Amino acid sequence: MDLTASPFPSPEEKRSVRAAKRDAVLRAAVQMFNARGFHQTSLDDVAASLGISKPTIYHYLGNKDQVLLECVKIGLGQLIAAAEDARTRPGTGADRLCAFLVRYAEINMDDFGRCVIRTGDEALMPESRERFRELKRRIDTDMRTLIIEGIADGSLAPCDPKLAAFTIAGALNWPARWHDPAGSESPEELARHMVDMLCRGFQPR
Amino acid sequence: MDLTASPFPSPEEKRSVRAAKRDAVLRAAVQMFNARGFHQTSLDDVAASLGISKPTIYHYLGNKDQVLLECVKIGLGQLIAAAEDARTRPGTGADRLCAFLVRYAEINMDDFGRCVIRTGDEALMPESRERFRELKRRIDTDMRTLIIEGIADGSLAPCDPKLAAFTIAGALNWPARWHDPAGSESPEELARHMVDMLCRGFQPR
DNA sequence: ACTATTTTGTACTGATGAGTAAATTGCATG
DNA sequence: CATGCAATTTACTCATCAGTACAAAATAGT
Repeated sequence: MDLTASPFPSPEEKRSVRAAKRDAVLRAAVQMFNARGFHQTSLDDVAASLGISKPTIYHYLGNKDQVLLECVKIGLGQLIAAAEDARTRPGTGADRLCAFLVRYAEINMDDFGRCVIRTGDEALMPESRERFRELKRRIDTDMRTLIIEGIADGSLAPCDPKLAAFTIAGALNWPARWHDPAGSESPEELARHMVDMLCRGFQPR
Repeated sequence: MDLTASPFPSPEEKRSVRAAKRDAVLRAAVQMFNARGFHQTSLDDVAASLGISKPTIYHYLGNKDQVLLECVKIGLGQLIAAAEDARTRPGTGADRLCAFLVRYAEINMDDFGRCVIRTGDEALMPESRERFRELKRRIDTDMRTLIIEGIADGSLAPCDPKLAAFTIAGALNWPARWHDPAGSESPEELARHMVDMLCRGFQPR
């Protein structure tokens, strides 16, 4: 706890304290979802891991579906930010795509990104599922756009952008399943290495 | 129904009838698991889809965990068979690897293969999970072996076999999530196309 | 101090669904 | 015919867990 803080919080601080608590709930939840799976995790478990009780979670988040939705929204938000960032970079289309992909892979090894990949949309309720799909579509569109630009400027080999996007995404999503965050391999290196492989291909040149 | 069959089945026939019923249960189950997710599918639902009752399922399979385990075992069996088949082929290491990969991708768009990918091991009970992991490890080993052989004979570019296997597997697993079996794209073509992309890479040559 | 609002906890409800007990039918065989 | 086994059903039990009602602190505003 921060002992330098005034015991008389301003409205501003209060809002941020509330937000911090909400975030703490989401972080605890996402870690448990990733470790044990959404359906194997009860909100009682999540609450217990924070030393609070279930209704407190319901005070900050409406229901379990929303807890999951917020988690994946954070992950997807990071991905969308990465796409925005890549879009405004200098260099060839291939350069921009690779920059995006490295970041994309890194995010997928992070708490919220992992949750995005590991969450099958069947887990969400219909409206949340629609929102989830919508955001994922957006990432996919962004990735395809970068591919198309790369092909256009000749920095990428011509190919079907849709299939290329699925192939690349699949390869870079998979670490969400196998990468051990506690392991020795750094996500950054891993991400770079994988993107490199995808660019070069497996045939000798 | 087959009206030419004798109404006095031999022990042989009886065994095969029993096996056929068991298979029908597994097929109905796997399709529902794939469509709605394991946890969203009750065995009552599966039974209803076959016009039978839940205890009948329990007559053929011990419990829900085993139903899922049998499903993934079938999918993994197909993959292992594909690896065996590829291993005994003529051609370079790259040829054998590609043959395996195409088949691998196809299987992942099929009922039982899709289930293998979509099933997080958290869904299974500890012992089944161990069995599941063991079989998946075997596929991984086989894939790595093919990669190593390809590098050895110069038909593949040198690379880290472990990372290559994860990258390739990720790319070819992903269709289990996005490919629509009812859609117009044929799994065979798709598989070939994806493997081709992975071999060539995205950089122009 | 007094009231309203926010935060948090205790103790419930209610639904869902895995798994089972026991009865039923059919067939096979001594 | 009696006995036993396989297949199948109806009608349960029982545990889990999402979600809620309501009370009790804490906090803020007046």
